[in-house]
Amino acid sequence: MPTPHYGQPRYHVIADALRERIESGVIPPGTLLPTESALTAEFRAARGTIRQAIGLLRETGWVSTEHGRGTYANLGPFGSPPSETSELRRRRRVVPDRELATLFAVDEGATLLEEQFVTKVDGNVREVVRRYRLTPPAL
Amino acid sequence: MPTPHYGQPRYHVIADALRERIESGVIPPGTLLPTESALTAEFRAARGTIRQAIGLLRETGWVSTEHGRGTYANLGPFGSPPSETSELRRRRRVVPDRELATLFAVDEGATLLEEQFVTKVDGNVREVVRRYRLTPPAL
DNA sequence: AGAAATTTGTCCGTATGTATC
DNA sequence: AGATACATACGGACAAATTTC
Repeated sequence: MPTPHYGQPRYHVIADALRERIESGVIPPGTLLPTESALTAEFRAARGTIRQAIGLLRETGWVSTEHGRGTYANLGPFGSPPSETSELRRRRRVVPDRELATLFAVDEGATLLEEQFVTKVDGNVREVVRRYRLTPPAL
Repeated sequence: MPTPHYGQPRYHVIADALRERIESGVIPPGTLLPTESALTAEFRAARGTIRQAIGLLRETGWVSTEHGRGTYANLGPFGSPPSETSELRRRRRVVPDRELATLFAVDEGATLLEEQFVTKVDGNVREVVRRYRLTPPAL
């Protein structure tokens, strides 16, 4: 099989499928997810891909894995055992407001690179950080 | 080559080496890191391992990666570096835009605390960071 | 404008190390 | 000790975004 990833990446799709099973109760909280090899067989995906999907669920608090034991389903994002802080990211090109245009000494028609970091605690947004930089030369 | 990882994992070691270069100025903020293939050659590591190391730096805010372009060195984890590179700051209350209002789950009439950090290098603005929070912990 | 080269993103298959049961 | 499962690492391939010519 080649490597088609037209829409979402494979591991995104797999993560979504697993998340849905947890949400719907097919995989009850506190129970083990299928093993990596089982998921590998079911989704016809490589181990690394399965592990990326599980890693995604772990970062978002849906599961917790224990070394040498397995991966457990949690109650939900930041539901039961896990997480204090999470961090999401987004990047895009934006038109600077007057202040930014002045600081960077560019026209207001120019574009800046904006990165946004969202820090959550127990599922609540604690702070949002927006970083602005000049778009690297040549554009 | 086998896969020894006795002490620290290789991607930890590589990440540390790269972070050291950023901190010491060998790789100045805003400039590109060597390409993945260059790092592959230098560290004699597989590309996946290099990408793991870079991913570590990205999670901790040391670098930012752009598809098809490269990986840029940042100043450090967010606004952290109280470095000699001058840094101004300003504090004020602002009305959240729609996105911020949604993230913080507040009305658009509410006010958020905005802190602005301006980092200059050689007198030129390198980056502007704006942090938004609900309640100031210690104003 | 368009094609080629460069660079990061994703995926595959495999092998070995390490921790737990 | 053996079985199971996660962690790390290798190498190769194709896809997508960007830059360069």
